[in-house]
Amino acid sequence: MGKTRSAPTLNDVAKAAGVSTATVSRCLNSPEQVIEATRERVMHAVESLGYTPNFAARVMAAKRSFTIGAIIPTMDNAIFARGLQAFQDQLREDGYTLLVSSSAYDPAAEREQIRTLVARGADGLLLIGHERDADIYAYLECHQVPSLIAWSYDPEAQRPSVGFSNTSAMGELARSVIAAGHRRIAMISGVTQGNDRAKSRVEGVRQAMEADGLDSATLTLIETPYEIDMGAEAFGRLMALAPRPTVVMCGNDVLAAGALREAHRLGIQVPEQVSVTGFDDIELAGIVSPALTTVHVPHREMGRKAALELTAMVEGKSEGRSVCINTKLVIRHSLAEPSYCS
Amino acid sequence: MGKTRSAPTLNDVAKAAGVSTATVSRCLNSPEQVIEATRERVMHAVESLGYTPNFAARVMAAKRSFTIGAIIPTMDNAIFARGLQAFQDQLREDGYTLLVSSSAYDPAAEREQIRTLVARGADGLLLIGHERDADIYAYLECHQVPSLIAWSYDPEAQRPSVGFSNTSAMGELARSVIAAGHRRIAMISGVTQGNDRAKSRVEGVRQAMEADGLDSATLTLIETPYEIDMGAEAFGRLMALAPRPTVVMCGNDVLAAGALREAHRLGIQVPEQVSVTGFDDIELAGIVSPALTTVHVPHREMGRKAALELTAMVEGKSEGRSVCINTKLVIRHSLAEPSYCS
DNA sequence: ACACCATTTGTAAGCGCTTACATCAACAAT
DNA sequence: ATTGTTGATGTAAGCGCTTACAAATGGTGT
Repeated sequence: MGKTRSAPTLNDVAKAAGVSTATVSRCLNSPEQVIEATRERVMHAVESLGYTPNFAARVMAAKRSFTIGAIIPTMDNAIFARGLQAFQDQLREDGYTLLVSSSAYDPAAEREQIRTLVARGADGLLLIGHERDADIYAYLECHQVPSLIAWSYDPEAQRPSVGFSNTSAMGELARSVIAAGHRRIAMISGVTQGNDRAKSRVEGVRQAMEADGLDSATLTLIETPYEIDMGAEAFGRLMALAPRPTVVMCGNDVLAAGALREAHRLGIQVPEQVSVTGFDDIELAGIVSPALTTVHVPHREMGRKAALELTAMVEGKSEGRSVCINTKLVIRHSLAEPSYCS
Repeated sequence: MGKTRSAPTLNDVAKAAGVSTATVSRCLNSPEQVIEATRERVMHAVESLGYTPNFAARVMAAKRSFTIGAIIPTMDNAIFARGLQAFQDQLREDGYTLLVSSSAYDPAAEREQIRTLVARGADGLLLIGHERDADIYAYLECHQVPSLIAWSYDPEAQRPSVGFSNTSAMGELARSVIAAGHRRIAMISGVTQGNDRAKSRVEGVRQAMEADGLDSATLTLIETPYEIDMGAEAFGRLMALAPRPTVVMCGNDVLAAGALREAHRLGIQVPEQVSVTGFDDIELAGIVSPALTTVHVPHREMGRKAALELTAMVEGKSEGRSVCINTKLVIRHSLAEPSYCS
């Protein structure tokens, strides 16, 4: 007491228990190799000293960290929150820890984070979307770190991915929109530069239009970052157009929430005067009024399956299988038949 | 090519550049100590080999990780997102990396995470709220890891904190509510068990009532986890009461959003029939309709200041000062005078 | 020409842990 | 008794890096 003692090490525990460091290490990592009496003595010493293994030393010696890294584009809104939570829950169940960082949709930052995570000894990496420089994949290969792509599914890609087809999910929604009678279609997309998911969603709308005999060139498209304010601003611009689009399809629920807010501010009735759709079906979608017609993405399922697959890869039990998750249309109140009286 | 080469080490770089490992290390950590010609040669080797320092080895040798850990109660909703983002941004500016984990409001999980983060060599820790077992603080002391408390400010506490007074912030809102004429007040609080912030917010309402001559025992209080669905459910129960409260003060915006959703579902007009208030002023508060009257917490400012203070502590430049952040009432549309016709 | 200093670089000792291998004890089979 | 076998434990060599200290180098001032 009074004396500042520094943290106990394996050595201290070994001395306290009267055994070698190897035995203590074994007690902690493969207890079945140590006879009960010894183990008890060691564990007691661990307890009474309040010993916590030094992670860096452990990683260095074992070359395993039981850590998985994930790099998501943003933590700012809820798009990734739920899926990531499920991912983490499943990882924990399998004895892994998750390290998260966000790249702010910046490829250079993502590259930096990947290096950081690898340097920190991540056993595997979860990445969002397929699109990134080839040398990053080479780097991961060189460091022998398995990686899995989520939030996107592409059977053509050589990289394993757990996700859904953004094209067909958005396509399905677009077909409903068209079936409701809409012809003047506008879309507020996320920034497609370096974002294959955003690209695919636009593509989904275009394909649906063509399939129904509409000229996809008539699609009014605005690209903007995935932020509420940006969605509101873009919606305002669309409403200034003449003739106005009868429906505004948004790249995700966040943009749609912004659109709805602006509609409210402008006194434009949704869906009476203009319909609005979202994507993701995050909690927000059910809260705004009118509640959003959107595409439900089973984020928890995706997160869980991604964790399962990635740990399998890390443990050499899988070469990397791709898993396709099914999305589902959620019809709420923000989409209705168009009124061409405007 | 074809041959699987493993990741290059300091040694490889040293050989490639024809210098010792010490010189390479110095190039990376204190370049000014190395003469330009040598440095260039080394850097070139680093580049061409694609070398990334091994973090575990570095931490072990230097006993510094330039990593800050943060344990937040949840990532599930946006309560902590913005503040944490600001925290991270400021840390990055000062050359630190942030490691985040969430405890799901579970003290045992939090304790576990603290140990994990310390074992990983975190140079400092950000914790939410004051309330936790004393031995945790002892553990941190023993490992010489400075910690800072955020989202709460208590000048009495011996621990440094960066935050605001939950009691007076909520008290101010409650005074407005009372000034608007409300007498039948209900509150949907977060779970107060182990959560000093939730406790203080309830306390704030009670104090305001007493100060205005109301009996704080007449406060109808429901405690429930901070989730939208829980807020909705609690609101439903309150509306079944006779007489109905004329205002429902919620522990945060998430609960309030749930309350609003349920009001909508039940066909109860807000604020005509019942007023609702929130806390935090997250983005959600401006999106729901009616927009929430709430308490604005300057999350970004709090995050930034917390980062500044914590790094100062880590670098021995501060003993740990507490910083008080000012909150501000945001009057929107969900609060109005009561109508006692119900 | 010399000692003296500052600057640049090299040498090597750890940091705390895991694990291959060596050792040892106890017991069974011969 | 001897040998072999098995299981528990100890020994010690790293893992890749930083850094105290030593050594070498190249001026200065005298």
